[in-house]
Amino acid sequence: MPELPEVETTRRGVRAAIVGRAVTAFDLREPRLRWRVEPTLARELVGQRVHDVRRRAKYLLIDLDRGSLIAHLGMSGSLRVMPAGSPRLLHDHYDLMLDSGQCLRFNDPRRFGSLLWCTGPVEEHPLLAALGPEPLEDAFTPGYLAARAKRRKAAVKQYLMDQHVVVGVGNIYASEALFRAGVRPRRAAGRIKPAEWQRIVAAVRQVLGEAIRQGGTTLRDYVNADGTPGYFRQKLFVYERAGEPCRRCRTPIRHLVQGQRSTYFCPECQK
DNA sequence: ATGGGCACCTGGCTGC
DNA sequence: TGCAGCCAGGTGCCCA
Repeated sequence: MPELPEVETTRRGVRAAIVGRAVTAFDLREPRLRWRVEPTLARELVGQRVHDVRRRAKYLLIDLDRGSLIAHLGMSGSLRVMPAGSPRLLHDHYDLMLDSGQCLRFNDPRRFGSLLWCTGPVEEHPLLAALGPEPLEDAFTPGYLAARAKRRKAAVKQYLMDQHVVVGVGNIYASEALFRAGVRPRRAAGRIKPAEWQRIVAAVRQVLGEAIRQGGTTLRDYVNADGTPGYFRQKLFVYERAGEPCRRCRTPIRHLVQGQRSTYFCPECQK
């Protein structure tokens, strides 16, 4: 999916167009997302006003009068703002119609995305309650990561991708952050040194921050709220660059598989 | 608790 | 040209 920078870019892109607007209709063309979306949701949403659009981890939270929509983009999803009635394309699964004449439209070829309706405190929703800290906030520190990693044998790359440890880091940015930190992805999390945790925290913050500034990374499906792709792909050091020369030392980038996900690293720059 | 593997889906590319 | 096989920004769930 869309990792944190893509979700954050989407949040910023949709916010101004939907906050303060009232929902006039909810058109559900395909309820079979990650979890089935009940068609009766339309009746609930119509008439409610949008108060805010927030992000927690890779979830977008759309706060309405009587609850929040929890939207996830899965691997291939995107949310765009466009005039209501724009021609529908394949895999356009729902439209949230607004009193401005615009709509929020969700497209997701693989249907791993989700849309949930939550009344009550959204932070306490079962999907959100146990998530780790936000990587761009103060609770994400080298000390925290080190303490939680004690005796953990999991590879540091998989540890960083564990949303209960820290949120928002997915397959692309895990490889990229470890490259920038100079740490090999297969090292056991429990054996990473304090100085390395320092570099990892700095690298995660830096790579996510830069990616947000570039509007995220588009590999295949992802587009921003206005339909444009993200430009961070050009800044990737290792991801999908197996066999190509390291941009720092010219050593060929290596590929391996961890937990059925591709990992990329430079054997010279990362120890 | 922690770790590994599978499942959910479609589409694009590769190689025979 | 056709088709099988493999791969893809995620993550919940079941099992050891």
